[in-house]
Amino acid sequence: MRYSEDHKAKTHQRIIEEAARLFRQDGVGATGLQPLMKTLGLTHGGFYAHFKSKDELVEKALGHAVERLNTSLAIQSQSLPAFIKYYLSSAHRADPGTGCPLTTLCAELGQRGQPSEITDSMVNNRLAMIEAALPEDEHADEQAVLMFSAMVGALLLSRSVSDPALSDRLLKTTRKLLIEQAEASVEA
Amino acid sequence: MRYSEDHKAKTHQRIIEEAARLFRQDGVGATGLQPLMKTLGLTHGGFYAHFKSKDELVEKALGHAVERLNTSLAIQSQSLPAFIKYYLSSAHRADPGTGCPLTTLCAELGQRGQPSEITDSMVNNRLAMIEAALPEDEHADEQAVLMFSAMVGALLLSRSVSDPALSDRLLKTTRKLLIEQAEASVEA
DNA sequence: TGTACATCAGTGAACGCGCGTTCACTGATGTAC
DNA sequence: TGTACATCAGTGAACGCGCGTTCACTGATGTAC
Repeated sequence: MRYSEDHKAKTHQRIIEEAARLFRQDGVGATGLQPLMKTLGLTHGGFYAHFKSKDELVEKALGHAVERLNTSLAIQSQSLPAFIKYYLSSAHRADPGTGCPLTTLCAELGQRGQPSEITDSMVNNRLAMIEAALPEDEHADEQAVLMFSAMVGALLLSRSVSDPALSDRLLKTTRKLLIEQAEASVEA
Repeated sequence: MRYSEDHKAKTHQRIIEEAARLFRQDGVGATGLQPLMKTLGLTHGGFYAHFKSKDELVEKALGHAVERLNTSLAIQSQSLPAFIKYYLSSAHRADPGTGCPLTTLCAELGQRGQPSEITDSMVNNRLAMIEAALPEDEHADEQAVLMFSAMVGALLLSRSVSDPALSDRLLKTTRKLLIEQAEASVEA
């Protein structure tokens, strides 16, 4: 069968997007290439016409997730409170597959010995973004670290806990306190 | 070979302890039972004389880790600043195998569909511990959530990042700000 | 004291399975003549 | 217009491997007589 000119590129992209979702949702180790290709209506053999290895796909999928997140965050989070609200929303908690890869993949990538500079750049990006949204202050950079750490920790814990009340408490309390801090900083 | 009376119980305990270390260090999925038994000088076949399944070991190992941590934290962390100092120390960062299981296993256990009430009780324990150390205040419970979230997030990120300077920045800044907060609360 | 047997923690081969990866192949289409 | 060939995204069987799990067995010791 002959395909349209950009057919292969489209398939390539579809693989990356589905992988970015499944890796975040189920973990890298628990996502098999065979099931992944099957959900796209393809057979697993074709995978290696697109990528050298699973590790290459991990890198590409992570990069894609970060890129997508950067643009969508830039659009929807002009203000720091808006970013906090989004990051610590129940929607974000409910949908790891399209959310922040740090909460879902950090630990596993470290354990896999696949640390990837993407993690670093993502952390640096978020910190810079938060710091820029805070009023100029000699401690804005420190404040940003604390805020982002709290966001990552609260989201991770709220996803891992089995009691919904505890999960809500973690998410909502952190959100409330961080938004208060963000607004207080602006006023000051 | 005949063994001493408590020999089997000792072996049982050795398996749990080694598992608790490896699960936290490498992840549950990446820790095979065969290699695990081999490090103890045993063969893998004997495993099922001790545990019904790998899942049972996961549960037991997690329970053991929590218990050990509870007692050691109770001893060494009479004060909140001491707890923060320990949790966000470079020693804790460098040794996931004996540290807090939340940062290493949370995400994976959730993805495995093995949420385990141990996670809940551990989170509740830490929150209660921090809250108790804060001065009585109508917002102490909220403050505890924010503090613990920040600790978990900062430790996770500092372990996952590849740039040592960034890792230090995450760890030390969070530590510094949280200790300041803890001390400010006491003074107030 | 010496022999036969019971105990049971641990052994190691074997099971089916899904993994990542390889590779000879297919077959619909475009191009050449 | 009709035939032969080239292209190449995707196919699917096969590979070796390590996984969790099962099970008939071992062999050193304690007990019974």
